[in-house]
Amino acid sequence: MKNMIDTAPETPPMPEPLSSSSESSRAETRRAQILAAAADCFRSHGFHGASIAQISKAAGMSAGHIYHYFDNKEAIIAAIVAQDLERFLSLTAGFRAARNVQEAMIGCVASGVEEKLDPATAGLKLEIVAEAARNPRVAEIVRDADRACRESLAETLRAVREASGHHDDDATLQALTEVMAAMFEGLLSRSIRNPDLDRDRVVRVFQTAMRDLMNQTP
Amino acid sequence: MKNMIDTAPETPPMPEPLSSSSESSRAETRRAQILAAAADCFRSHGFHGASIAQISKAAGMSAGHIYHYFDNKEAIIAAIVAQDLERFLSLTAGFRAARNVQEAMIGCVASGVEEKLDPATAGLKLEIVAEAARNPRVAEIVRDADRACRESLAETLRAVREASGHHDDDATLQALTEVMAAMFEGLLSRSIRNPDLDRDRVVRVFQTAMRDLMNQTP
DNA sequence: CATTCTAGATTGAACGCTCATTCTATGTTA
DNA sequence: TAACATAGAATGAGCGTTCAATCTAGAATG
Repeated sequence: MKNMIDTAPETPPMPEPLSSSSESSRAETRRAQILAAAADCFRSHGFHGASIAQISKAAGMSAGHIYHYFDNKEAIIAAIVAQDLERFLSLTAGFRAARNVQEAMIGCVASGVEEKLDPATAGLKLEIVAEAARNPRVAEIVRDADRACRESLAETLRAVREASGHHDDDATLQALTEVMAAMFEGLLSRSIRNPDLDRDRVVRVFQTAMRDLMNQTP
Repeated sequence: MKNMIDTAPETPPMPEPLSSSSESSRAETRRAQILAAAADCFRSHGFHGASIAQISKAAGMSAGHIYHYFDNKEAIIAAIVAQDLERFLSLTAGFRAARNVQEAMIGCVASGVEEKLDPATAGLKLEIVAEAARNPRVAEIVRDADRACRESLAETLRAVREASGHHDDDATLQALTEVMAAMFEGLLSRSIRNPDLDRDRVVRVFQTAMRDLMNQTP
């Protein structure tokens, strides 16, 4: 098929941080360059639509050189997914460590909603979950990370619920977790389907809904 | 270079009913075959991962013959998206016509949740929105249909809200609509990330959350 | 200090394959 | 016969991947 979607030019090679790498080795830097470039290409062309040639150009190196750092294209996908979900993991872990848990969560709704509604973020995350829907290896990575996130979030919710006198069993807590996750993940889709939505009002409705959700009596 | 401005309307040139064919014409049947086969292939391999050869094999015809019914691969994508979202449109329209609106909606939560959690459905719908995130033509179709759905759902919600004494402005109603949409669309992602979730409990939490959402005071 | 040595970094061409799409030729039907 | 349905080979581009050849820079050796 012809290239019908006129995309922004791939970012030119940026050969900045080669010398003076006292910290990370050159290999790590290169690897990170590839991952960043690949994330960009996957975002704008999809996993299968992005070619190694595109990625290598965006990363400022030859196509063949990519294979010094990754076994194949799928390994790049897996690394991006792992990286992305690790970030999410540490985020939720920090959440759980907050003192005033419920209000800390409510306070984070605004930034959380904004993040999910960012079209660039949304595009990549949707791409990842769409790939997980059909690629078993990606699915495994995604599910492992999601399990850890859910466990952390469920424990956080238990603290919130017990502070207001509710003592739930695990299954109920997990269902609460699922619905809360669905609400936020749904925003990824909303940002694509309706890019003009009123973010501030959505945040307010979201905050009320979150409060209701955490205080609902089963 | 890439002067593919080709904004051809996606509707086929409406092939005239060939003389006495009271049934659906052979062309329409063939077209439907292609669409069904393509939906299957897209679901399992993604838009870019599915080849015309695969699709034609699944549809029981030669690869070249596909091009008698569709200009190119992207036109197939667009037709599937249009078909899929038209179905959703008529569904919400029926919703709005219900008599006892709020309880009708709550009653439909169970089947709605089940539908979104079906992995095959979820895979295709995620594929569609992921493609919309990067393909402007698909995005336009998706957004047009979504707008109509939102308007219908917002009016339905207005009826619910006014029945319980709330008189909201359009912006508030639209925010409610957005959050409700996000909740359901988020299930698509959840069904991939956690295929083992407890559907029954999720339905119950969902129903309570929906009720709270519709009764929340801004 | 100058030199060889060496191992990793890097390239770019080449390979075999599959892709979307086109074209031509042959049924099929009315 | 005229018009459409269909197949299947042909085309040229682009794909992921491999690989032999070069470059580079520091360590080892003299």
